[in-house]
Amino acid sequence: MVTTLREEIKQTKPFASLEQEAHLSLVRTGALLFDEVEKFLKPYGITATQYNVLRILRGAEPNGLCRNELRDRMLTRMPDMTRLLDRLEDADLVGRERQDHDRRLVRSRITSAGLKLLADLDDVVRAEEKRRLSHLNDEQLGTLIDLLALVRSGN
Amino acid sequence: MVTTLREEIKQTKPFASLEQEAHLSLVRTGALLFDEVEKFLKPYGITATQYNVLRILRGAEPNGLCRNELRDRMLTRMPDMTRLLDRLEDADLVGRERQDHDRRLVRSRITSAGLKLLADLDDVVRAEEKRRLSHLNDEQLGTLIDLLALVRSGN
DNA sequence: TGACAATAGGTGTTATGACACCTAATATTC
DNA sequence: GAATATTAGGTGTCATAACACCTATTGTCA
Repeated sequence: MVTTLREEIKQTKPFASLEQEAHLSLVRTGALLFDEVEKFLKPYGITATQYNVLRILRGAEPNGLCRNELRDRMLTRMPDMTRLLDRLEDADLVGRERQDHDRRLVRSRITSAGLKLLADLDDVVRAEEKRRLSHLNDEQLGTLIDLLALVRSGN
Repeated sequence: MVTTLREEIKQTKPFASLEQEAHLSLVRTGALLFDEVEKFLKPYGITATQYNVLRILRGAEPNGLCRNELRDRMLTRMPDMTRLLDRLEDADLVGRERQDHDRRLVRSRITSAGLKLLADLDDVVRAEEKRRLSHLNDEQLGTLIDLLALVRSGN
């Protein structure tokens, strides 16, 4: 059953504007999906943010990326990339190596253990993503994707 | 200019499925808007989550709400409502009072200082919400709202 | 080439989020 | 009505996020 946001958050008054309703709906829906991913990944010992980093680094193989490049590709804002990478390094999922040609740069690369973890997760994550949105048809998904891009395009 | 998610996060490979693209777009867009609200509210000394609590409590006047009712109405998940309310109480924006008829319950109510803060924020927040989504017309906003409700309806 | 700005990364510290567990009050059941 | 379960709220503790600041390296330009 499709319920309105007002019902979900038991709000008694109508929204002030369509823009407000869209805004709050977006924040709620995004957070809901993010939480579900967190919950799904918990048994595997990584957070959704860490998973995001690992996927980016897998895509950047075999060169890896330095901290700021990585930060710019993150799905969500992550101001403290250094310690996020520290934790992934502690877990042996990421390796870091200072560059010779510019000694300010530290390149991060996913390790073989990191690749193995992602490989183990690939099928289940993909299935979960499809399952979670399986009640939308392709046209609806396409429309949603386009509208979200339009929302983000506004500065 | 409307850019695709792939361009934004500099992803080289195509998405595995429409569902994946929609999923990631949703998480990114929601987080982006949430961050913008945080940034907007910072000069006023409250976080987006605290602002959400205050608005809920204003809507619940003059009775207030107990912790769990409040938690159920939050836009985003908040497991540690107790200490969130502690902070709002320290800032004198919320008051708490144990109930006599059921001494397990503690009713939280927004204070006059809290109401004043919200009153100061109402116009600017509403304007900001409208401005942020002003590049979507009413039909697009309506479609977006409906699609987001549909997304959330899937368990 | 020396001064200064810019860039990359890291650290100290505080605030907040997350999770497990605890206590008090009330409801339920026999 | 005593034992037990349930509910509401709080606390201890740790992990993470946020923010300001620091250091090292490189680039720029008079």
